[in-house]
Amino acid sequence: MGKQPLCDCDIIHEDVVAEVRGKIFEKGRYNDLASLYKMFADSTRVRILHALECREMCVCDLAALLDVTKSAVSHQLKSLRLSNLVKFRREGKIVFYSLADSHVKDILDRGFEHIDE
Amino acid sequence: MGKQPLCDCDIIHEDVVAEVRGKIFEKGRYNDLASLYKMFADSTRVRILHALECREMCVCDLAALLDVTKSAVSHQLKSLRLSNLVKFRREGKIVFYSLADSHVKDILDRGFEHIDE
DNA sequence: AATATAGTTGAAGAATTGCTCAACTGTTTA
DNA sequence: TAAACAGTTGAGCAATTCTTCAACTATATT
Repeated sequence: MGKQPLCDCDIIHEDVVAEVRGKIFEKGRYNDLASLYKMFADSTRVRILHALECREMCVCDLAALLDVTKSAVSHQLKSLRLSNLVKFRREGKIVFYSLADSHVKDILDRGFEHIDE
Repeated sequence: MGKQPLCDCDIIHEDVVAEVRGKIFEKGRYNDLASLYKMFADSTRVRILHALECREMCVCDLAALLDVTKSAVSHQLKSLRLSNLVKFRREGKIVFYSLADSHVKDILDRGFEHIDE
């Protein structure tokens, strides 16, 4: 049994498909892109990111500011950390989080621009 | 029974929280932002969007190009349509989809920029 | 009118995700 | 060294989401 047919329909415009196929990237790149945007696809996470745009903050302050439990904030911060969107530094018992780089702000700004039309 | 306490911990830096509270937006705005990014948070959808960046395409061609069923593509296109990220025109039996505006390309570009570091 | 094709739709199931809870670690302070 | 507090973690649950399947609509062709 060889490769399955590409889809459940005929290609209507072979030339179009061929042209675009030459311009798109490999699948893995889109997975990476989607993974990045997943981080911005939750309102708690974008609220955290936008708050950190103002200044670095600790977990407790973020929790109080956003009216979310410490645990929920910490879980989300872990995701953001694993995606390299935030960084942190410890000072005694307190862990301060901040944005990892300026791309985060750029991405948020583009989004706000779009929803404001 | 009045309002519940804001979170399960004390505010450590009241001044910080007060300062940032004055700068962040209302919750609904972050919901809108997250909803927008949800559209970019799936690899099939970003592949569709990136393909449409090249040129308008019909459902069958998209399905063939991306190796996904027509149905799956159509479902995703519906989401993208409802989010005003794509528009379409019918020509006989065929429905051609294209990007709704240039914001979509801008947002995708920022994303690629970031994952390419 | 009958058939074929492009596309849409809703239900169903699997997978993912976000929060809560309770237990835990690590650091500071009494 | 014991208590207090900031933060982390994993399990469990509810909610959401993505794909498949089958039935459907709409347009064109014969």
